[in-house]
Amino acid sequence: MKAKAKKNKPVRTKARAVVAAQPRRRGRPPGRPARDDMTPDSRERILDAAEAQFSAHGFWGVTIREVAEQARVDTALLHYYFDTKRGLFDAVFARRAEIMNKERIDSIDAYERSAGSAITVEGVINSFLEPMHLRAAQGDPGWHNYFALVAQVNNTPVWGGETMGKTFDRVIHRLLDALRKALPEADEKDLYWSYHFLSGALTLTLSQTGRIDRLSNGLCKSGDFTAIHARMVPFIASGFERLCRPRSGGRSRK
Amino acid sequence: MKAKAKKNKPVRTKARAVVAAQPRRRGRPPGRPARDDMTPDSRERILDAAEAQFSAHGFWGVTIREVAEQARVDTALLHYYFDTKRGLFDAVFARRAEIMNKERIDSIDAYERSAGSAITVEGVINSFLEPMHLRAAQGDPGWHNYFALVAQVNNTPVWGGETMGKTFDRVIHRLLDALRKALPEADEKDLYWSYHFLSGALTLTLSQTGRIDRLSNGLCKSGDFTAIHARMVPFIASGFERLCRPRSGGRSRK
DNA sequence: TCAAATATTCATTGTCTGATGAAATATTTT
DNA sequence: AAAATATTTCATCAGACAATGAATATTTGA
Repeated sequence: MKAKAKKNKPVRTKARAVVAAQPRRRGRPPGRPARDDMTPDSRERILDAAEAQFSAHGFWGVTIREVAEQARVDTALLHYYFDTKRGLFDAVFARRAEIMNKERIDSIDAYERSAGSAITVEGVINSFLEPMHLRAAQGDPGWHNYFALVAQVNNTPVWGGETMGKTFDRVIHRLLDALRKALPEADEKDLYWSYHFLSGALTLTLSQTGRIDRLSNGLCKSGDFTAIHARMVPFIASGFERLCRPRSGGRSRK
Repeated sequence: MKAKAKKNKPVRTKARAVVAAQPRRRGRPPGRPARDDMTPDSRERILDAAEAQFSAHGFWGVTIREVAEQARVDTALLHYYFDTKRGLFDAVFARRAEIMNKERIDSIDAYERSAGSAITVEGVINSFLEPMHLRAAQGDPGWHNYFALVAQVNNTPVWGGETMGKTFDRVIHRLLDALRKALPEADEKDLYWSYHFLSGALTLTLSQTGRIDRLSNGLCKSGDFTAIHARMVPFIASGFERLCRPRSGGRSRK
């Protein structure tokens, strides 16, 4: 039984450079004072291009040539700065992680201080999610791409779990600490699983596949982060409370 | 500023066939009565191998050579049966979708009939999730791989949303119909967003990255589907109720 | 019994891939 | 102003890639 007629459209057609790139001058370009604190913009352009490509097609779906082309730079320069393709990926992943981790921890700290003993699950969840949603709602395509990238890595078997762990576990443990204060009787297992569900919901939201737009026939927009945040906080908080407050029923059998 | 010393370990080392494959005989092998209802096992072996590889490394992270090798078959045979790499992927994705979709719809139907007007959110969610968790808990590595594959596609931008939609929208709409009966006053937008959160949580759970094992220091096992199901149903049901029952508070501001 | 259909490998194609050493140009340090 | 260092492109490599046409073997069915 042979395969059907060949109408399998490819996953992605690599539409190659239509406009032949103008020949560029060799050697170091003039007027770039490479200070320690001010990295040359080629490097940043490479990171931006890689971020966009990796987030859209994953590690294996991208070639360094495509990244180089989008950054308007020779492929050798990518190797000069980042050594290997993997090195480039790691650099992209780490770049914004620092910033986001700091913002999240600061946000949880601030909430804990302001709430005192009146700490609530919803408040904690809100303080954890807010920095991300603020960045996303601001519309910067860089952050946009970055979140989509994280979402993909989070769902990548084999090496995704390890990468996520190394980068984000510190913040997650901070979140769980805060939640334990709001849910003093919570069982540890329930707490971890609840976080897992939160992580999944967040991840899919940030991955921006346009699935919900299509499913809801345009009623919900995957880019409407205000609408998302307003719904995600109570949805998730309610799940935590149900699962982690033993008095009110808890999980079903077993 | 040059790249650091080259200690970027690769994402995946393609450990190539150490044991030189014994030369295999050309032509149709003896004793295979290719009936219409009983496909030859080479074809199934290819699908199994592709399922395992695609689920672990994604579409671009897999070469047809690797699939062929794992299926103990020449690469030309993959093209014979599935024409292109994309054709192979689509075949893998479609194979189990039929089965799962039927099981899910039957499960929802059965629950609706048995519950009558006493229909609950938790009951509906349970009936929707149960078929998947049963398959997963049964331990068949084929289903295991398949779920991980779906999880990855669900978080894949560009073409993931479309693929998911074409394959699963019918069932999702059946689920939402049932939920509307349990939540008669629900706002449509809230309903769709709630499903989105459910989908994300489910997806990450099925993708089996081992992230939760690591995060919880071994306390939670990503393969323990009984524990997952027992927690996921109340967690998600509670979120739906909180968000889609306007009387009891609903979503926060805005 | 023999031709058609089916299932399989072999051998090869042209293209793309990540990577590298060398050369060119600029800036900084001595 | 020479030497050292930084940034960039060029030219090229060996290996991997998806795909295909032809060869070979078996089963089916007229």
